[in-house]
Amino acid sequence: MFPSIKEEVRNLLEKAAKEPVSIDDVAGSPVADICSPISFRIAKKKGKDPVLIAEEIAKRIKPTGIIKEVKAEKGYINFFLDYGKLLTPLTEVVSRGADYGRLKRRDEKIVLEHTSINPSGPVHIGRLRNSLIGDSLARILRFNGYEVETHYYVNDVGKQIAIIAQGFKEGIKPDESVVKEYKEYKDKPDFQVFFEYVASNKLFESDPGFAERVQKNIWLAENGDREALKEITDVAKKCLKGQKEIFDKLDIGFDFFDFESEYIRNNEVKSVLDFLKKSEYVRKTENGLGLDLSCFGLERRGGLSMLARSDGTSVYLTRDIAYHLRKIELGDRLINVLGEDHKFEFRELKTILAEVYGIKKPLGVVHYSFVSFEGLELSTRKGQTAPIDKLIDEAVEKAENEITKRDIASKNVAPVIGIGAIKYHILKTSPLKQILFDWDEALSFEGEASPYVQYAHARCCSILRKSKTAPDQINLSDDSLTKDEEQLILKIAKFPEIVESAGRELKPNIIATYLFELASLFSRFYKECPVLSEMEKIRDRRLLLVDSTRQTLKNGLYLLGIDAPDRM
RNA sequence: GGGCCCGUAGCCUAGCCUGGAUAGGGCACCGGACUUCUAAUCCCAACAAACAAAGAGAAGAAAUCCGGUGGUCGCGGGUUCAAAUCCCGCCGGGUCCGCCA
Repeated sequence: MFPSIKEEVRNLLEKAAKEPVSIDDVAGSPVADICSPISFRIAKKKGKDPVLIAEEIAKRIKPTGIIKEVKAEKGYINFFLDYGKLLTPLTEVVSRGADYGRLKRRDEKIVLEHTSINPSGPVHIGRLRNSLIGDSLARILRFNGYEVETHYYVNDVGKQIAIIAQGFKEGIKPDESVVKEYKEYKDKPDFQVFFEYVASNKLFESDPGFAERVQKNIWLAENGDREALKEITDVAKKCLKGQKEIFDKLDIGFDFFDFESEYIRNNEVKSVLDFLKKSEYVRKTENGLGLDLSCFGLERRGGLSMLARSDGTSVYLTRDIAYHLRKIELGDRLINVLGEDHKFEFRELKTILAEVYGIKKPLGVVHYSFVSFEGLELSTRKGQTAPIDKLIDEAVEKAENEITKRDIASKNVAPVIGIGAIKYHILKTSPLKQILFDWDEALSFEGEASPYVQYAHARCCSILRKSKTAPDQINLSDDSLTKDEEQLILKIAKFPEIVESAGRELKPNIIATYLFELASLFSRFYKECPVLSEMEKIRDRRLLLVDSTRQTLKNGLYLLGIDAPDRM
């Protein structure tokens, strides 16, 4: 295992400075391998010159182990590494294989909810960001040693679904123009539900009689009419079936699908209402029942966070409380992936659970900003959507074209490349940043994109394929290590730290950025450092470097949910 | 109107939580890199042929590499030895403040 370079430096510093030094006082540097600005802080405390303090500290540190040299420069303490000592740990990158970068098991179980798309139509590109972040986080957190369980909440009793169910029941014809626009997907169940939704919703808005029948059905469903409930939830199940096809294609899996209707069937929604009715925050108005959370800084326009309509049927928030009470029993920590439009509701939910229920378990959230489209206003209700189905089809087709043009890879890697490009494009941006979705950019295979990273991996594989040396006969030598080799070694050694910080900050883009940098360093190495034509000692060392790069790239891509083909 | 998020070259983005050396990448643009092939031109030569060199085009190595151009870190103030980073005020974009989910 690689020694934690930062930790080693921290120890040396602490001993020499006779002051507590945190791991964050150790950083990268433009002029050295590692540096620390710790002398500035000490200088301030003691009223001395930082330059002198740095020199004093540097003088007191005797380089040992992986540290080759320590120098004070302009008040910084600079460390230089003995890269030869980092070669042996590289063999463990290869021997740990798919586990390189995986951290020690922690005794904590995380219940991660993500995606949870309304079952009223196909998955559109905006929502894709939720699934990709969620799936990647599940992988990253598992790699961080947590036990992770992923949950998909299916909102199968909402008003939207009730509208669609009523539409099907009354035989409302789907909207012709919408069907025509998405005709290549007309046999997918999620699209069929979507077509029906557009038509029924029109009716819902224009025909009060229809709207009344919908609301009556919701009431019946919620008050024990199993048949009415089934009619509604069946529509949701149908839609979910189509959505699942897409998640299979994307290799995004869920441990559990939780149906909102369950909480009505088993009366948990009722118990939530009964419990909250007794709380000191409850208020009743002519509109229904709600909580007054203004003392927590949460005030809606009407003043209350509504729990039930005037006819007694529950609203989303109430069912969400029931759902979260259940999830809290399943793990030690909850994390939800939610769009930034849900920030307010999430705060309400969190406040109610913490303040009214007195729940202590951490309830975390990852918010992400919207993906918008130039000149395109999306509205499922009006029949305008940007289904991922289309995006995937186009990406795969583009990958096929590139393959044909270059004639160097087999066509069956096209889905891996096309889907990888989409995933990487969305994951490389930090979650809170808005994305203006640009079709060309998303499908770009050059520069900071997954095909570049995948290609570096394929190049590693290609060199290893041509090599005849068995990995266990490797002869290591640190003779004439080049700068390119050194940088590559250092980057590979940092992978576990990267995994840790991506897990701590819940940011997959940290992995994405790292992978591009690693691939970029490898590409330079590939150009500058011939491997197979070298003398035995250097060749073996470089083979090891290639093999550990390959493994690190593969593991990193895995954390983003992207496959690494051996050839392309 | 109030809350939260975002603002970094023409475009996209990392860094911000935890202040530290010259703000790190990508796209686009300009230039450079090895090999092979192609045909016309210029120079040298009395002429011809051969060879060499320079330039042009195409293909491959190469889904590559190197260099360059491009920055008021939205604006203004403050804190600090030091601010993209922290604090305050403004501007622009997003989002929320529904008996919708």
